[in-house]
Amino acid sequence: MGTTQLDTVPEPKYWHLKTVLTDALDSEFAVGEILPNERELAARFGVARATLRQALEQLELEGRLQRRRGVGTTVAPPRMGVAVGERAHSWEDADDAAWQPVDSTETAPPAEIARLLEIQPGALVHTVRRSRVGHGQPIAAELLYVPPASVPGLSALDTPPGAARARAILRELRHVELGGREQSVELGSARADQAKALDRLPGAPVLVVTTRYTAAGHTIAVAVATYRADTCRLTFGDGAGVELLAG
Amino acid sequence: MGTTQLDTVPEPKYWHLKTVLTDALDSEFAVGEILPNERELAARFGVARATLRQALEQLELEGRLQRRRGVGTTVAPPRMGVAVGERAHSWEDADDAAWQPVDSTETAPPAEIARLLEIQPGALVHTVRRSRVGHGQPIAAELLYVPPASVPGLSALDTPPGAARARAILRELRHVELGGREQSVELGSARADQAKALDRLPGAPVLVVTTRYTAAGHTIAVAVATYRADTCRLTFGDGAGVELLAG
DNA sequence: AAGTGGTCTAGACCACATT
DNA sequence: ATGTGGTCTAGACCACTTT
Repeated sequence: MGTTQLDTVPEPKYWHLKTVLTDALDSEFAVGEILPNERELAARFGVARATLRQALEQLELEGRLQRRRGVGTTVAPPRMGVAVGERAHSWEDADDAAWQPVDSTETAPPAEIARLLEIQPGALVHTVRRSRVGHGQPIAAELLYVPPASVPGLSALDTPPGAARARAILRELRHVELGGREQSVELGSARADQAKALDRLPGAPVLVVTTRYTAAGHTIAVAVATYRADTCRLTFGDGAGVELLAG
Repeated sequence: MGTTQLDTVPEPKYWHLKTVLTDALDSEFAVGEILPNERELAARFGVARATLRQALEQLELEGRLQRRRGVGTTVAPPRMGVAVGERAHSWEDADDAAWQPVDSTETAPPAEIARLLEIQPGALVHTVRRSRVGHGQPIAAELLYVPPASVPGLSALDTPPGAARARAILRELRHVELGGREQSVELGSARADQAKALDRLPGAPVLVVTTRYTAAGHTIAVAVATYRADTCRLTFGDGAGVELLAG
């Protein structure tokens, strides 16, 4: 008696812990500040380290914390708004610094992509790798699949695979008149190569944006972009006043 | 000697486990099939249950598995495509069965929402709760915030709070001419109430879609919809041929 | 060398659904 | 009553960054 007896439906410890930490982050910590290490936090709250970590994991998933091995846990800034539903997402703004071409190869795309491209499974396509940066941080890694038929002006032999070829392909694509675009967003986890590009550990949560570009009723390219889910909020605008949600 | 010595960069066990399980799911299991329980799987792979669970967690995050307490782990069907960027997402299709009005109250919205609505913090707005169902499963829970000024035709006293009021508000909104819409998508975790509506445990990963509806340059409503991240792929279409990505 | 977060173990008990 | 996944513990060791 005398103890609070409200746990008729006992809340998991890590869940309660998360609430407490959220409040603390709102009131007592500034962005960028370093939290006490996990062992000390666990001791302070009287729980096992694994339990404390379960709470931290959720907070990182929600973009409130950033954890780096060997360094520590810091308070994350609010997520940045990233436009993905605009022409700006396309290759038409190759001049601005949002997307950085990395390299280009000729490969057979995954079966799922081949289906979207309406080509034979196993057929070769240009595969352009691009990376996107924001606030000095890597934001997204993209693979752009372009069937040779979509860039007839490109003479593959002119430029060797690599960044130069990537730029050439994007340049050619700018000559194609876009008909439409459809996109989808789903949750995924970063593969090893993506994780490295995004400066995260493998398995980190990512938002996978698949874009299908069409012209004259045909699919001319498919892009699969993986955005860091912890730091990004994807914005889709009508074109009028995107500032508010873009934060 | 004689053992495979390729772990110069030793892959974490749970990561390797995930790969093995993914392959097994692709080749040896059918959708809906029940996996062996966690204790047996852990024993079979020679790892602790916690390690096995780390792999299962990731697979569930990727939508490959579905775990239900007291029941077991089953192979999940491919994610369903859910249209969110269409007029179909709005109240203009109140006739079809996608969205189900639940109830309606008059509350002060969170500060963030008040900012988007361009109203005073603490001011009361109509708050309509809707739920969305697909394939016989709960898909999303939405809170729609509507300032009284946006529905001048509504006499609040006519209908008591509840489902009837919710329908009345949606009906009134259909009279407003929409100017534009902007949306954002980010990763979140389900609060207790949302989790219940989505038939998941608290903390389950969700895709939070925030929509700001405007008319004549002003914000007339803001919707915050939380979609089950494990079962849904959100689709944004141009209006032409959404079938492919919508899967 | 020291300190951090990441991985892993071998248990225990609890909440929930089914039988 | 049984069996399932969910929570929690108290350790240990590893990978990485910084000093």
